[in-house]
Amino acid sequence: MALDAGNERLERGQEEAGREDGYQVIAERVQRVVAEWLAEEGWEDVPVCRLERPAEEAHGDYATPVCMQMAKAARRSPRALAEQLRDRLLADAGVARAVESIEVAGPGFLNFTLNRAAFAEAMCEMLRTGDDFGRGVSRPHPAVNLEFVSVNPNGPLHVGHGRYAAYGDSLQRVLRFAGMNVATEFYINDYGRQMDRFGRSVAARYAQSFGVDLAVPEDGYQGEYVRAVAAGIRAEVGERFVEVLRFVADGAVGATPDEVAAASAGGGAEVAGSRTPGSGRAAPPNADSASEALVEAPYDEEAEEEAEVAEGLLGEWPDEPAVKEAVAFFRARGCRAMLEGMRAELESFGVVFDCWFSETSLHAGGRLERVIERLLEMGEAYREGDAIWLRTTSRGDDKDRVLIRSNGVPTYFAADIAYHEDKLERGFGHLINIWGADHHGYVPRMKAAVEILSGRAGTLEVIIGQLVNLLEGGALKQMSTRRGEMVTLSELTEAIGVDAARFFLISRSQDQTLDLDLDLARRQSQDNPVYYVQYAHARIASIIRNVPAGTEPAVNETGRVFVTPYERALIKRLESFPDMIQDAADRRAPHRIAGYAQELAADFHVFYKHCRVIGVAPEESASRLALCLVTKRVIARCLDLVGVSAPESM
RNA sequence: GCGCCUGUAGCUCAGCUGGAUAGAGCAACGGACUUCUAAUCCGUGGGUCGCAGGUUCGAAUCCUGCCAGGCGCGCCA
Repeated sequence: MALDAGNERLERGQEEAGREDGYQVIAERVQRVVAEWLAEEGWEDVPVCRLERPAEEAHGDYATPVCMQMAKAARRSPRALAEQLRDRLLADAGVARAVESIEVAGPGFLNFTLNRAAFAEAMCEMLRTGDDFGRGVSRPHPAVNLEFVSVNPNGPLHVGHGRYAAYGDSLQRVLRFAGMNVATEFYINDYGRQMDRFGRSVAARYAQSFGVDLAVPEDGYQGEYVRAVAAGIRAEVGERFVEVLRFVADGAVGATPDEVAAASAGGGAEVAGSRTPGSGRAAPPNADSASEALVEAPYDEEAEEEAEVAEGLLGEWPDEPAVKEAVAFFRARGCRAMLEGMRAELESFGVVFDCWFSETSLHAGGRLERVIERLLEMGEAYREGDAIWLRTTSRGDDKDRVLIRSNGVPTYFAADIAYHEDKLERGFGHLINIWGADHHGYVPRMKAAVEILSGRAGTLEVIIGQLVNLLEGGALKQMSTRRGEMVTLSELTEAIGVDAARFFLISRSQDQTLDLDLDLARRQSQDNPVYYVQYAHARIASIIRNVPAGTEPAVNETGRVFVTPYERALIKRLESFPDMIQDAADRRAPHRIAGYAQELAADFHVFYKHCRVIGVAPEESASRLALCLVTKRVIARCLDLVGVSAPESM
């Protein structure tokens, strides 16, 4: 995990959610009995007793290693302690009622085997809870803002962005299901030199479509998609900007050799300065405030058109008011077009943001000046030379960071501070940002800034996701938005489908770099484990369709049900679902849900092979139908949490 | 040089806030469809968990050092 050390964890959402299933009851009873015993004997330094679910079936349904941990304090052998603890536990009515046997095993483990009634009871409970099974209980906690994807709107989304979209969206779903109040946010990096270059690139393509010989700037965006953007604008405004751009084209032709050389040297050096492929900066979400506003108007177009960056807007183009106006226009329209494309693409990918927040709006609204003024008044920012700095070293950063450059232009960092101040003022008490690994050097200063703004450490949590490598024929290929070299998210989803793509992207820990070979993915898409899980769901749906009228899911706790190991294995897996959810939420690890879903599907397929639901004794049929029903709900829930559909038939 | 992430089966990866004989999928090989969907199931082979120390009753997991790969260390974004 790449969660920051020292990050303040949100309170566990559901520890005492009042669960009545076997695990919870036994775990609590065992803990109590052990605690009493320890107090009686005066043994100290014994860790809290944990009840585990052994991987090995021979080790029972639950197990605890606590006797080995007690051995030192007790100065007795673990097995002797285990014998004694077993007797104490069997004397406890709550434990005795649910347990078939308790055995001392191995070096001193205590293994619990549940009786039939306990399984039936667990099943009843899960059936009764319905669709809410596994849902965490909401308890007081700060509103959480989850920011992810957050890219420059100057190119299509590529698979790297897709990975962050899949991860962030799934995390959001998991956190909500675990009981937290979460809002998602997309920070639009629509300000700065990259966007200026993009604006000129769109303008050039527009001019070219009229036969004007105006090249896309060397430091601009060469991708074919820019032509489409330009065509869209042409359809809207016709010839309105042709003359201005023809003027630019003629001017460029007339440039002196020195000017051309200087321009291309500058352009070449900036390649590394553009946002690295695969990077994603995430922004925090918003509780229940209106979030559609920015979807309607992703940013203030007027402000955007007026936002002239002193340097860079025009590049080597002539500095004339009409040219400036044109570039600002193309930048704004191009940005809007890209954003609309992204929003649509993300939506078809199953990712919908609560809020789209424009960086430009921070500059236009005076928000940035205000926060810097505030920081100066607080004494956290200071002037040195012609620049203004933030004292981030007071909160763990390596060096202080510039907010306003000597030339008066604010840094990206300054805008980000204003943005995070805005999130805090909107009422979010906990901010989670998902960033690409190429931004991890930015973490300390941002955490320092948020600590200064919020007055406490731990308000900002940054999750670093590793990058996606693009492979072609086994060889690594560098992605570049500027050069238009990438595998786009839509290429991936067209090749293998949304479900397979999301499952593929979410199945790996975000801590792991991901190699993607599109040809390989296409060839192997039929092997995608997502179909294995979905097939289990469809099979259950089929059973339910075929059940004769009159058969209802029911569990007779005293009856002869769940006698096969296949049923028991399935029940145990289902019973562990709430703990798995809590774990996935706590550790920000939605990939665990994909893994769990596969295990659950496997348990079901085995059950299916050995246990008939239809055509057996009524009581057995009813109990197995109940088992199917709960399994179906949990599979559907898992699939939903990773953003994948749960088909009724395949 | 410093910091973060990673190194587990032929391949892709789980497991990492310490537990029992290290798992899954794919690939290879051999079986199972007159029964609720064979996109399934059953079986076989496959490992110095990068290396070396340390802590512990117990280490893939924690600590230290080393090796290898990725990313980062701007008055860039």
